[in-house]
Amino acid sequence: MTLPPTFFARPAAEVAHDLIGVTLLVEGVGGPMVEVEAYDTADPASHSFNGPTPRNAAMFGPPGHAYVYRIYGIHWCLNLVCEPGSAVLIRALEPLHGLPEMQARRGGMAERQLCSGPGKLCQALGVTIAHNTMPLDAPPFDLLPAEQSHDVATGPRIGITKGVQTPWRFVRRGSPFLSKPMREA
DNA sequence: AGGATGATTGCCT
DNA sequence: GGCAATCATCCTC
Repeated sequence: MTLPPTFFARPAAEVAHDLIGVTLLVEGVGGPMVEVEAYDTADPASHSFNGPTPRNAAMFGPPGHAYVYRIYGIHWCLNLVCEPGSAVLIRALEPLHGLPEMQARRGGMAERQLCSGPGKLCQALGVTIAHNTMPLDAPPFDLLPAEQSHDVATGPRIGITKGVQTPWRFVRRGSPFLSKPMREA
């Protein structure tokens, strides 16, 4: 049981909201997502804003595939591609499956800090550029629908300098596994 | 509790 | 040549 490509063939902000609580697994390692952000072509903060390049080509490929890029020369970031030119950045999840493996990859870091950030999450799940453009409905990926509905809070995205006003950060309200607490109005 | 800093790759001006 | 959807560490209050 895994989410079909049709789930992703929608605007990124819509998909992002619905991804909270969905379990993301890579080789069986991962857990329910608690923090994501949406990006699209009309958004100056998005890699796709200036059209396709070799790096962001996956964002213009079919929905339901992975877009992985290197950030600050060091970390990997994992996105799930939605409508052409749009994607959802996975920023944090609750580490539930394959805990020992995640801790080994993260240097024995405490549980709350295993996947509380896009770079940390990729390290814990073993995601690299090798996963770029791979389909999400086939191994090593697996996406399991949320079992309950969750209380979703929205707010401004993190780490960007343009498009700051667009409130496209979605989090599970009150989760202790976020990269940063949500600033509620 | 909060601010500064280095690591280091790919893309754009 | 400069900056970016970051993180861990090392400061100073």
